[in-house]
Amino acid sequence: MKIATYNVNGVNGRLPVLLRWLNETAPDVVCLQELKAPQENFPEKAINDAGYSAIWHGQKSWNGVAILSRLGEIKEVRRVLPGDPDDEHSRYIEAIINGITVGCLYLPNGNPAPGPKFDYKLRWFERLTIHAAELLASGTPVVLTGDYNVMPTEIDAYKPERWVNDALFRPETRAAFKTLVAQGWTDAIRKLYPTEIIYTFWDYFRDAYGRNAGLRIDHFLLSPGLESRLVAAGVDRNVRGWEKSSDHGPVWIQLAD
DNA sequence: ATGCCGTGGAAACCACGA
Repeated sequence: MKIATYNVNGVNGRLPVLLRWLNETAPDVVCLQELKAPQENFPEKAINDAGYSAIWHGQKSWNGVAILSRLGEIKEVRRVLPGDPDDEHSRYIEAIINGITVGCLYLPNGNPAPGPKFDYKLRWFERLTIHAAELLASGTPVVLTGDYNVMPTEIDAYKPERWVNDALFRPETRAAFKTLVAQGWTDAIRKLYPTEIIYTFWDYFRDAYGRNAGLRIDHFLLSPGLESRLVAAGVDRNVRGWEKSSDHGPVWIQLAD
């Protein structure tokens, strides 16, 4: 079972790239972030025609998350991260597919930091950590994936010294990620590639992709029951070089059946 | 070492992203 995550930065503007990538790499399950489309403007037909069913939680202009599957039924569990009824951002959706709980998340950017946006990021992180603990306690296999907007360690940024005061790399942010993982989650990329330079995002400016000036901010966290089933993982970094690409590349894992 | 580019939506600029 191949599961992928892809921050598309606009699902309609990105549709040709998304469809080409689906066709070429054929993931079984796909988590999308930054749809940047209201609920009624999701390109459901094009995605169905590509062989995928979909659930999504849209929002006008910003955010928005979706889960795609070509394995049949997507049993939606929730489309809101618990813990704050006043949070109106579409940043989380969760479903059960083939017995695996898939949480698709778009963690807030948090810049500028410090400030209210950074506070919101840390609060969102706390809510995610509480919910993640409940998922672990349930004992079911869980994949928590998406754009975490965190470089977990120094090797996850091309020039970490430039990011120390940024919301994606500040000590509070890295500590929050560390606390989450310490519950018992496995960072899939780092389990298979503990020390390699692997990026999932390249800025649009200054030929960042051409210079490989990237960041690793899109992650897969696996519950203990799934860790032993992890057989492969990677980044489809070539997609970042396509015309009209997102600034993120797709990331994927392969789980043994 | 700075949204320099890109997207969406509204209004011919602005908010937002990382």
